[in-house]
Amino acid sequence: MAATSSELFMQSLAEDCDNDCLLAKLPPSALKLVAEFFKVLSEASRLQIVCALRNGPKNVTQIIEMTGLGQANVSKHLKMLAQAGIVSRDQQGVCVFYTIANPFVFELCELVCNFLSIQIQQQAEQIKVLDAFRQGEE
Amino acid sequence: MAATSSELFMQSLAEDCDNDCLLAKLPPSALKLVAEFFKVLSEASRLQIVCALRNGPKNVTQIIEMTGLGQANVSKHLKMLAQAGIVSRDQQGVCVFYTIANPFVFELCELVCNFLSIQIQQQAEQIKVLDAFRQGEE
DNA sequence: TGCCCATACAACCGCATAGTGATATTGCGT
DNA sequence: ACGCAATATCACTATGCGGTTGTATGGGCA
Repeated sequence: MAATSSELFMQSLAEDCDNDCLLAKLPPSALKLVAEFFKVLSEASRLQIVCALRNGPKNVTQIIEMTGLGQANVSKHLKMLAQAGIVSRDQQGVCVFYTIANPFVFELCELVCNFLSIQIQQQAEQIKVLDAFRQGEE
Repeated sequence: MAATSSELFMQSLAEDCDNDCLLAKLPPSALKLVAEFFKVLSEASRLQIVCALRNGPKNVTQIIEMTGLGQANVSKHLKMLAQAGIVSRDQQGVCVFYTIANPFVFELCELVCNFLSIQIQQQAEQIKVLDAFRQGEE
């Protein structure tokens, strides 16, 4: 088994961020690692899969059905998610079950969702103000 | 000013996620929006820029110096960050200052950093066990 | 007004990767 | 042992996007 690039990044992170990486001062080589992690979550298909696993483990076939994605595609995405440590693999006979390895992923998504929700509200208000302005014009 | 794709996504999110999107049940069309947001943070260069803004507003020239990135490149990244609502633009004469619009970005990064740090520790332990096993072999 | 500096934008190249179809692998039942 | 079903992998295409170079825009200053 070859060392994944992710593993190499791990090492580089460990070097200049000795055991206490709270991003207090961002260690430069850690950025690549953090970016790589975000990249895994930056695809709607993969979020769909994460979503599908929200209510417990599912095997690949189930995930395919739930998401409507192609089989090869799902397989690749699951590999990425597993490598990132977001899901864990559990082979049971001919079926392979995947599980959310750490619910903190949902924390992340929730934070983002809250942020976006606030943005939408602000934008809606701005549109209101703009419309009012336009009506005053005519 | 044309409506950005981000703005369109906002609307679609607002539709099926009425004002209370805590990701309790993930609304399908919101996934695209969330993914798009993560994508903005999924590039080391952009994280570098976010980093550079950690200690207060900076103008573009300063950011270029701090990050060592090309001017056009920084400009593009700043545009993306601004569109995502991560930074805000403030033109002062000939200079344009950018600021972190919401410190929650750092919360996000910190969560990820903690997660990765735990992963590294676990991996280090596994490597130890593996080495011990190898020595026992020879 | 005309120049200079800071910033944004357009055009381009190269690479990474999402999606797909075909094929390989592997475990189970007969 | 054979065949089938589940999953992984490979080869390929197309799209997206990061980086760079060159150019445009626009504010300040002489």
